[in-house]
Amino acid sequence: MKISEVSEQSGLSIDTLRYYEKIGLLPAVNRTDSGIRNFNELDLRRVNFIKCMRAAGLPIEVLIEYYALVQQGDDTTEARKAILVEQRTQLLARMAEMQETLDLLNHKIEVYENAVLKND
Amino acid sequence: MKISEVSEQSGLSIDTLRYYEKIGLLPAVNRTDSGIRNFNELDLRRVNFIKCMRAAGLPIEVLIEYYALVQQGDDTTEARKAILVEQRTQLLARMAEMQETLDLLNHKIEVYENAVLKND
DNA sequence: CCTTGACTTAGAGTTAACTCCAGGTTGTAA
DNA sequence: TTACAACCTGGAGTTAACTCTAAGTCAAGG
Repeated sequence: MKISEVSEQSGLSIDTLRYYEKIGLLPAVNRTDSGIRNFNELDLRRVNFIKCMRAAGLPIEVLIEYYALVQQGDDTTEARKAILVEQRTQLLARMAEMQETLDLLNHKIEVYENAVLKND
Repeated sequence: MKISEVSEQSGLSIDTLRYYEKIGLLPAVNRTDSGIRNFNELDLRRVNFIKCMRAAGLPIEVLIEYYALVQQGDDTTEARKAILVEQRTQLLARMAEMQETLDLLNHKIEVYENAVLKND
């Protein structure tokens, strides 16, 4: 699978995919004889997982750390799980903050709808 | 109210408060004769509103635009409301993405808990 | 008065995460 | 076989949002 296809499928730009490989977030992707990237099924799944995590605000650094442990294999499962649990905690905190903002926004909009308030 | 107190109360750094004033997100705050900032109740409310919006990811640029309309006063209410509605839409979209990520994270963690999977 | 800590400014530096560029190679359709 | 689009690399540039620095002024306690 060519990089353009992966880009289209994942919604990440081609530059971003190359960037992710360069910094080690993606493993060195297989190449054709002439040096063109050839993503496999596993690469694709990883790209999509990363896409999802990044969309929720998980830092690249954390994902690199996570995949370093995956790479290491032999019983890093506890450490990996710890990372995921920690990130879930932070994600929940962000979601709670956003819910508060949403409530406030809803309230403000309602006020505008009722045209009660002119300035604020 | 001194900048240090506003900082403490709001959780924004002193530098950030000065930065917000510099770029026009906060209006020119009143000063003592010797030039020291003296935040009033309205400033404080605005700081807290901004803090809340920023925490949910609303761009500074949008908030500046919003307050420019507030400043303008005379029937910019429709435009203001439109901004808030648009930002609410985007916020809901982000929250939905985060919910997806949360689900995936929960699933992964569960897998680790059941120690079914060793690598992924 | 003197020190010390909080305040001021303009402007430079930082960080994360891309995004773009120049200059070169490859694959494919006419 | 010649265009021409898509690929490649290393490295520079961009963006948002701070964060820090230097050099100076101000306020309050001893």
